[in-house]
Amino acid sequence: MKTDNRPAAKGRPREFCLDGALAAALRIFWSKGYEGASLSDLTQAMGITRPSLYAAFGNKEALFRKALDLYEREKLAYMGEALEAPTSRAVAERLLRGALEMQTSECEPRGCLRVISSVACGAEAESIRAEVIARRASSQQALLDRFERAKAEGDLPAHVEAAGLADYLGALLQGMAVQAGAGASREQLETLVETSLALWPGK
Amino acid sequence: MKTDNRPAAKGRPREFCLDGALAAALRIFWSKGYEGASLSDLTQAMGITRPSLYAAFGNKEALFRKALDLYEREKLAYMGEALEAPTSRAVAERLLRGALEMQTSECEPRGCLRVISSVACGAEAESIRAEVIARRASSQQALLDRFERAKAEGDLPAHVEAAGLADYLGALLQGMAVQAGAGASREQLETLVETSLALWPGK
DNA sequence: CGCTTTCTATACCGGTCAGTACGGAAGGAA
DNA sequence: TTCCTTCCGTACTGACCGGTATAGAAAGCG
Repeated sequence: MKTDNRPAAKGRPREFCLDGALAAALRIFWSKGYEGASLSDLTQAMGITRPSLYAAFGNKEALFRKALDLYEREKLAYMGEALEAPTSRAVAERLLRGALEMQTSECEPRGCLRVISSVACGAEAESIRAEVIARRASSQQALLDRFERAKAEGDLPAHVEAAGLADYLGALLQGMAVQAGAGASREQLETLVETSLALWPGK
Repeated sequence: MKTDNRPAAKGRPREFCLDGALAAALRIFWSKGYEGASLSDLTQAMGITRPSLYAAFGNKEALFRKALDLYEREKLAYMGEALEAPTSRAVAERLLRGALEMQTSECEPRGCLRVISSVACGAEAESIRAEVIARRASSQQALLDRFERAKAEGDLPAHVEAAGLADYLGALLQGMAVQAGAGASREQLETLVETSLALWPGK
C-alpha cells in the first residue's frame, strides 16, 4: 500500500474530490442498491462525467466495493466498538441502539447497504452479492466469538447457546434494517429495540 | 369473479397450463426478484413465448402480482392459521416454525418473496415495492390485532406491549428470511427459532 | 370445405444499460 | 514557450431491456 497522495502529479490535476465523489456514490448505492443504481444516477450525484468515474474508480463494481469499504468504515464503526462492551447484554444494547441511530438518521438513506445488497438480484450482481454475504459472515463470526467468550465467563444463562444467540441477534438487526428500509417510523424502531432488550436473557 | 374455466372457448385453445406457467414464473421472481427476473428468464422457465405471456397475463407487472397472489395463497397460508393459535406464544411458535419449514424446503428458492421485493430497487419497480410493503403492513396489522387481544386476555406479561412485540416478531421473521436467502443452513435457522422461542415472554 | 377466432412464432421497436474512443483543454516541467 | 501528461466532455458501441406488429398455424362452427 503506497500512499495515495501523489506528492507531485505529472499532468493536469483532478478537478473533483475523490472522497466526496465516493461519498455521493455510497448514498446512491445505499438508496437504490447495486443494480438499481445506474451509471447515470451515479455520475449525476457525484458531479463527474462517465470517463472520469472510470479513470478514478475502475468500473461500477470496483466503485461499489470502495463505497462498501467506506460504508463499513464510517457507518458500521459502532459494531466493532459494541463488541468491546463488558457484558453480552451491553453488546446487544450497543448494537441495537447503534443500528437504530444509524438507520433513522436524517439526511441518509434508510436500511442497511449490506442487507440491500445481499438479497436476490440479477446475474451481473452475483459476485457483489457473494462478497457482501462473506463480509457479513465475518462480522457475524466476531459476534459469535464475543458471545462464546460471554458464555465461558458465565455471562449467559445456562439454557442459552452462544451460536443461537448470535444468529438471533443478527436476524433481529437485519429485520430492523428491512423495516427501516420499508419506511418504519423512528418510534416503531425504538419500541422494537426496547422490546428486544426487555426480552434479552440475563440481567 | 366469473369462473375462469371458459366452458366453450371459441378459437384455438391455449397450449399451455396457466397455473403451471404461473408457478414457474413465481419460482423465477422468488429467486431473482422483480427486476432481476427478465422476460427471457420468465418465458424460458414458463415454456412459453413472449406474446403468449402478454396475452395470458397482461405484462410483467401484472404477472408479478398474480405470482404474488399465488405465493401468499400457497406459501404464506401458515400465517393465517398461526393467528388462530390459542396463546400468543403458540402464535409465535407457529409463525417461526412455519417460516422455518417454508424457507428450508428443498426444491424451492430460499428467502421470502415479500422481503426480496421490498428492498431498494430501480425506479421501474417502485410501484411493486409499494404494493408489497402495503401487503406486508396488512399482515403485520393482523398480528398486532392478535397480540392486542392476547394482552387484553392477560396472555402477555405486564411489561410487554403488543405493538412492540408484533414489530419484534416481524423483524425476527424478516431477518430469518434474509439469512435463509443468504444461504444459512437449516441447522442455523433451527437454532435461531429455538433461541427465539426460549426468549419469548410468558409461559 | 370455408370462415372466424384465438393461439403461437419470428422479428422487430425505441430506450437504457455498462463501458469506451477520441479530441480538446488544462496544468506542471523543462 | 514548448512539450507532455492527465483530465474532461461528447458521442458512440454492442447488448439487453420490456413490449409489440405481423403473419402463419390450429381448432370450433356452419
